[in-house]
Amino acid sequence: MLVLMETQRAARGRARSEVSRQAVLAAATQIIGTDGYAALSIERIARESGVGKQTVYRWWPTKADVVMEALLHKVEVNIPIPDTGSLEADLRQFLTTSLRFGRMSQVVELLRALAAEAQLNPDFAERFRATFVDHRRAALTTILTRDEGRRPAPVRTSTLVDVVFGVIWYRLLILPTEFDDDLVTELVTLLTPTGDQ
Amino acid sequence: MLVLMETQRAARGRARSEVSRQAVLAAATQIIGTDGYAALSIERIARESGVGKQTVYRWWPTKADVVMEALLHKVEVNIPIPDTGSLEADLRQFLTTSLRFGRMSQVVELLRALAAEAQLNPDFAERFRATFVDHRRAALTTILTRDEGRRPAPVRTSTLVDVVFGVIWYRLLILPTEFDDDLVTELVTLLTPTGDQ
DNA sequence: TAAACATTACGAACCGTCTCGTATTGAATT
DNA sequence: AATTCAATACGAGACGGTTCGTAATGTTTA
Repeated sequence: MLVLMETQRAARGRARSEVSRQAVLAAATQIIGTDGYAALSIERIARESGVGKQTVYRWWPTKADVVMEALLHKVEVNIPIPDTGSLEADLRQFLTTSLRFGRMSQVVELLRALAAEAQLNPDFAERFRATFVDHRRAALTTILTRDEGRRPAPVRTSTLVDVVFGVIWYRLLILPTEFDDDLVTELVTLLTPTGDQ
Repeated sequence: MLVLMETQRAARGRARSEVSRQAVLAAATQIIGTDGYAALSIERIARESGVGKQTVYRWWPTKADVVMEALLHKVEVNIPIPDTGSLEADLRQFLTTSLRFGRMSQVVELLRALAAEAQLNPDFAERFRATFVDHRRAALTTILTRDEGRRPAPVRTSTLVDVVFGVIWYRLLILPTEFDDDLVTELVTLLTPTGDQ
């Protein structure tokens, strides 16, 4: 559900319209999908969702928050945390799933949009980190530290996490190249202690 | 110099004002430094540099191109390509210099601005890659392939480049953490063939 | 009856283009 | 050598258009 809290609230007056909420998220996703994030505006979200402009402003601080809420729903569906017993296998599966997610063209646009907005708006950057980035880091950290004793750790776990998400974000935001499946193997090679040491 | 070409041209008419060019770059840098990239507009660059609006539009396609020109000057000064004869030493020096550069607060703001604009404006993204990103990749690739025979390459050189710049950009754009010097050692450890294999 | 709703209007900021008169440059003409 | 001319850059600022975020209005619903 993601939203809500204020369990206390009196709930007097008219309740929030779930229909409007869904309509806003759908409209935003569709606008970005067809015309890109640059074409997204709250005016247009309101127009194309059939919702009042003030309603959007009432529930979301910025248009990027609308996008983030739309994206989070997709994340929750698509990326589980594997636990096969083998570090290599878990890592391979997590990376495969993540890269597949990062290949979905609708998703790429949303991720780019959020990263861009985070550069321009420090308040949103804070929410973005707390809500999205840390969630992803925690998942990978869980995998990497599961049998911690085994890895002699010349490299901090947090740095390994930086490497993985670094490559992913770099290729989403800076380079125009798509992910290929060899990348999974290469990353596992780099992250995994190679036998002897 | 960066500009010029058209060596052929008659050069009739008034010459471009170097004073105005410098004033524009300085004003842009200063606005971003104090109020952030979100506050940057061509109107304001013109106003605060004491330059006509049309003059800015004449020489730069977008405000991001102004920022990129300002940044490139800093890069050329600060990051040489080392050649000590040792892969490890070259790598260590390159990373140290690059991270030091990426710690300069003025620089961080400019890099963030360029990355953000590249997400929003595909035309600029093209110029950004061709002018800045590829330049940096080429430098690191030179180092990594200098004694190519020695590395058996279970991992493509281009992927290693992705890892390095991935971590750097990730920590500039997504995370709020600063670079520490241990990161250099860790990256060298990950990128360098560990003795036996 | 209170709060969310859709609608509409508003001022502020910035965009990109345009025009004005002036300044600077090289080439052509005296 | 002195003058004129054409080309181009310059600062200044007006222009119509767009989007922003907020506010005011009456309507609908729990």
